Amino acid sequence: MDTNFDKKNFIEKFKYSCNKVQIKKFLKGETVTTYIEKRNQICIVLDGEVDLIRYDFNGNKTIIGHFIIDDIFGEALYPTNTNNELFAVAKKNSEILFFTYDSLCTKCRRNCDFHKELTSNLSELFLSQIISLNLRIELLTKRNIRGKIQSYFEILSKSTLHRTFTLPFSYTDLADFLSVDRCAMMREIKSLVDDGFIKKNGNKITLLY
Amino acid sequence: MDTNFDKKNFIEKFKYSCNKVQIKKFLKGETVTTYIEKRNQICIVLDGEVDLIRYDFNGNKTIIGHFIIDDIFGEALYPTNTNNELFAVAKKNSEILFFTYDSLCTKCRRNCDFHKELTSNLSELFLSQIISLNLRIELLTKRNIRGKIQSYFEILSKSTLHRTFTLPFSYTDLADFLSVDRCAMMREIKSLVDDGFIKKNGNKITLLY
DNA sequence: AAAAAACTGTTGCAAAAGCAACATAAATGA
DNA sequence: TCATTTATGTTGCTTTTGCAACAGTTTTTT
Repeated sequence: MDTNFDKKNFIEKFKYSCNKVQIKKFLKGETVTTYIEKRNQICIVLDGEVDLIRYDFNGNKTIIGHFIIDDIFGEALYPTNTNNELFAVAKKNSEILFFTYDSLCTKCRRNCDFHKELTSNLSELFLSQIISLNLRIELLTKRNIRGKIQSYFEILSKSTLHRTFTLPFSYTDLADFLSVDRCAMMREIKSLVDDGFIKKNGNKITLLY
Repeated sequence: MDTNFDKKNFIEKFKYSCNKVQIKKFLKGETVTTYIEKRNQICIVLDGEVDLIRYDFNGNKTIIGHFIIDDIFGEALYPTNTNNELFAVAKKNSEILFFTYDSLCTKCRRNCDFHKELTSNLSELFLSQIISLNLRIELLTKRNIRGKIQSYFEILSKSTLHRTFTLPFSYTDLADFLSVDRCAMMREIKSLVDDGFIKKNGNKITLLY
């Protein structure tokens, strides 16, 4: 995170102080929520991992979002004019906090102190979500697979401060994240190795340039 | 916008009440700001249009963001670990409001009323930015050009409530927005016309299904 | 009003990417 | 522990895409 806001601490406080908030647990594979009703729902991952999955009219499945602890997602953050069916599915056993944006705003206008703090902290959560969305767009706008992979690896290298790092995704999930065919991606990674740009050992990558 | 927050009104108020804020005018083609220093800057478009342009190490230019009136952009919203040079360039004569996220937060803790309101409204601005970023990701994650175009046209149709609509972009800019080669996109649009999916008249499109 | 710049439309060709179909390895769970 | 599922790695083939190179329009600028 760029800011020095204590997200964890805020969520802890939020979790126990607010009656507009629900916390539920989900087993791996269970559907956390769908984006088809219009409930203005916002969700925060307290524990576990959640994938946001799109099924288009052909039945093709794409993972369009992947959320880990402290990430924020939900219908309220999503455009309403798309006609896909979106499902948020627990990728691991997870604990999710739910509230609605509406309830948040009405409360605030009644001058409740806690909600004032919440709103201001919410903007921090939103900001960190914007940054991660911009990161993804940065990668998705690269015109070829090699560009996407290289940019992603460079970002990992910069953020870990090492030329060698472990991928936080499986290769299957990475392909989804970059929105490319997994086989084509593997082929391209192999060619990066062959061309001497990187070294690969399982899910450990070393940049050689 | 999904929420009923009056963005325009808020920005008007903000613009004249706050000494931490700067407003500058730019002529078409001028550089509004760069994303290379780390100033935690946030910008709001009061008037005009701004493109966010990436020059990668090969000198290739990509428009990775396009901002119109009331849109919010700036370094503070962008990941720090990428190593591109980003330039925000006025696409038309523009009026831009600048402030830093830091100044905003410190002010708030000093209990300035205006800044309290600002912070809470800022989350609305952030939210609407998240929604538009998610929209773009929705399009970028489609695996081929046809899918991107069709989804985009469907969204336009839904949001205008008409089967016929005028593109808000030039075709050149649309190709940039979808991050595909312009010629390949034109070819694909032509094939959508030939296959009877759409009708095209200049920058007016009609969905036929 | 003429010149320059930007946008549209088109095509052939080469390169890249997706798809299908595997074999193998690793992880999960009954 | 054994079976089942999930992930990795690979390859041939086909389709899609990007690139280059145009000509013709429209818009902007001088």
